[in-house]
Amino acid sequence: MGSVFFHIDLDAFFASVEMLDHPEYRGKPLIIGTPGPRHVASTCSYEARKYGVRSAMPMTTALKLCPDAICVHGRMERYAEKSSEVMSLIRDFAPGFLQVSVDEAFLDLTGMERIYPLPGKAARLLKESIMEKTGLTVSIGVAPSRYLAKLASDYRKPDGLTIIPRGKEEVFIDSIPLRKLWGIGDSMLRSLERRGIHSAAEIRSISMDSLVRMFGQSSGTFLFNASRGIDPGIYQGEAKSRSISTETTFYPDVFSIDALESYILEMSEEVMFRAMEEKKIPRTVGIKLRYGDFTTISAQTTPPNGIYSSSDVYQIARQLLHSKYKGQGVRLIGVVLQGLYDGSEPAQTEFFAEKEIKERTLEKTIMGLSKKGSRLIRARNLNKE
DNA sequence: TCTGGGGTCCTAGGACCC
DNA sequence: TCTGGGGTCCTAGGACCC
Repeated sequence: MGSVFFHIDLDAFFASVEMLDHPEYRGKPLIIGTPGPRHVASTCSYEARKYGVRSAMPMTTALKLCPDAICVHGRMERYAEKSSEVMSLIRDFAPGFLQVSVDEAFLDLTGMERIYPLPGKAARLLKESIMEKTGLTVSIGVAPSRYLAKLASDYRKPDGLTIIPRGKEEVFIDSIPLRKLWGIGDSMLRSLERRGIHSAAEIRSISMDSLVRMFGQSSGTFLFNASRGIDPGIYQGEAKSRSISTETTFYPDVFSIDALESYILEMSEEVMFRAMEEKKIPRTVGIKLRYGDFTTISAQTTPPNGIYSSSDVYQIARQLLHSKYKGQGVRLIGVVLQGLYDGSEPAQTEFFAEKEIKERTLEKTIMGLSKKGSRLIRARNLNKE
């Protein structure tokens, strides 16, 4: 017996939760997102999709396509709550549970023939249980690899069930457009087309050596495997936190370096607070700047003496800002913490360890108290704009 | 169409060490 | 003295995903 994987995908998740909580939205075009320039649609209901509205689409475009759409702000806490309800049902259904985002998870049913002799029947059972206990609809893909299961769950939506039997892997891959393959974005698609490659079958006709020569080691082997439905090994990671970031887009552009500094101060506190909540210490602080013409630059530094407080973060971020900023209008600014390591490890700077721990404990207390205050600072800054 | 916010991984060059 | 090779860390930018 070969392997059997499920990929479970919540349908139009944010929009579906809103419809659950607000029956008056049901059957109507609904967009999760703020109207106005420099905003995008986060999710939309299937009714809105009929008008061509899509995720990540600028709100101005979305509302041109569907002027009567209802727009609501995302309520992340509520979605997280609903997500964990669904995820715990999935986790209890079979072993090999792997959550990959707020609205997606894998199950590994390999070797479960005794309990679920027919994977399709098992998938239907899971769908029914999720609907009954949470009121939400999911689409499930069943396939011999995680990669194919993921593609299969997208094949028929909403409330879909697609099974790819062993031996039909390439038939399935060939039935969907290349752009739908996970890992192939606009850039890769153009690059393939430039070489006259328009289908997975054409990729398969090229040797591994040639693919690696054309696209490099990583992309070459990815294309070789993905075009055959072989898991290219995307979901191996145990999802440990490697970076923590925050960013914000302005409208209109901001020209004042003082204003940018006050944003960076607030953002430094926020990311460091989140790092401490996760008991992580960063090695590197970075900033991101996007100018009015959308050119984006980043800068980062890894200080030799370590980063132990939000004021450390702010000092570095501020220096990076001053070294890069040349007076252009800024559309976006962001602060990122990278190279996170476990705060309980003494790391290489044990010389400072005791002092650091005291500083961090103190800071955690202070920042816990000032979390609400921080929001007020943000509101004040917005009013200034 | 005029492009969010939060992430991960890859590449390529330079520094530095052995 | 005119010049190896491998490993690792750092920086900047880019592709991709939800």
